[in-house]
Amino acid sequence: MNQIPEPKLAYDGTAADLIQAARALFALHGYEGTSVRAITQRAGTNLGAITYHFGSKRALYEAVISSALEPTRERFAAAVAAAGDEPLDKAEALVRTFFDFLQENADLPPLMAQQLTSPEPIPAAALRTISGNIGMLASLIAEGQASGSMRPGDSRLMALSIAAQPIWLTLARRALREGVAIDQDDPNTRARLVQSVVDFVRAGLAAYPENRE
Amino acid sequence: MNQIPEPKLAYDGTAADLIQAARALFALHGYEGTSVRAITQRAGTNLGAITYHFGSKRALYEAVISSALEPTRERFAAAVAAAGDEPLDKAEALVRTFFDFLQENADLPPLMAQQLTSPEPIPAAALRTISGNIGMLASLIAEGQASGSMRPGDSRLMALSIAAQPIWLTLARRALREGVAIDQDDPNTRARLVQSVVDFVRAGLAAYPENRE
DNA sequence: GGTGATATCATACGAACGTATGAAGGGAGT
DNA sequence: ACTCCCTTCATACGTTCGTATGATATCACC
Repeated sequence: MNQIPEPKLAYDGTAADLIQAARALFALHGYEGTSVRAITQRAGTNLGAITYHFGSKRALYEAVISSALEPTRERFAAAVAAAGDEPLDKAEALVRTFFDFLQENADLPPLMAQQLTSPEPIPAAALRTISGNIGMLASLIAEGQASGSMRPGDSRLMALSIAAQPIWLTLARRALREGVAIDQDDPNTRARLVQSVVDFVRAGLAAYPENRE
Repeated sequence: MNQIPEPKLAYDGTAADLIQAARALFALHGYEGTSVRAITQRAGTNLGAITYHFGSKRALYEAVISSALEPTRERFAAAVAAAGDEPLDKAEALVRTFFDFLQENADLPPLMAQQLTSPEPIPAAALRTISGNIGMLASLIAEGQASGSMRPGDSRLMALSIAAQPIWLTLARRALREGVAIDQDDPNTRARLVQSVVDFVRAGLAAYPENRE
């Protein structure tokens, strides 16, 4: 019998060029602020290409959002697997990996923020990815609580406290540089910021203080 | 001698109506997604009103951003003053007040996120407000470190870890409801979320574990 | 009561928008 | 060689955009 067709998340040729160009422009100028003319021009193709390959500008947008979020899944899973057995170490690995991923995909925080901001429905594929990631972090915390290394509390809510930090601090990058003189473009500063978040998260999760006197 | 004129942050009459209408619409649909026709119609005035009172749509936007952020200053200061002497309690008061303020001004996180997302310069008045608030939280942490109740670490970076949580969790409100089934519109759920962040922040700051066994 | 400043109004203008349409390319299979 | 089918292209259409313009309204003040 027929399956409801999943929207594809991998593209090639002109469609991939469109996704890439659109992703950069949407992140910079938002959905309404980006014209199909700007996208097709940046993708080096014709004005009609979006209509042909995706049907409409909005369908292209949804493909951008879903495909941008999707790679986080395996990236996070790999990070957790590579870390040791101690849940606190896994959490730290997750935080560092999240920071790294957002560094490599600097357009992701703007895209997410815009999507969260707009009244348009969140694409189902994106919702599934978010939910999966939060769930992974939450079950990792539950594991730590079971083993006694993490303090009690609602593991899902604790996961949100953690996830908020890399996203928001990356999103606010420019404001932090201009307003608080914290420049994440400087690798040294950035390393200190990431370390500070890691320390905060470990302290926020741990059942007993680590390395404190 | 002449001062460089500060842009005014309080408005009345038609100008105030325009600010209010624009703020709601910008938060919902973004800058580009909001037309001057929609704003003037919602404000119950004429198409030409924005040009007359602010000169341009963008000037109105900057007035919206600056005036929306400004009230946080005294609100936070009052919250800290009302809390006890213990810095950890002041930090908790700040977190709760931030959540409350964002609840009352639900359009603020979208506005901030859109501004951070866009390549347009951040209005100087907004930058000053942000910087002042982070500075207040940071010096509160430094105070706690000096008195021994908070763990060591860069107080400014720790302040950012804290500030990120209310903002992002409020911004992601819809995604949390649809994707993780955490509905902040339910007062009970919301209280548990706020309490969880408070616990996380206290644990993240404290030099010694509080109420843990 | 007329005069000038301030504010509001209806309307016009050119530019940019998303999408539709149909013609032109370009290989694979016969 | 010819026919499909997929893709790319140039162009046109109707709409909406931000701003400019000039007329009208309101009201304090001499």
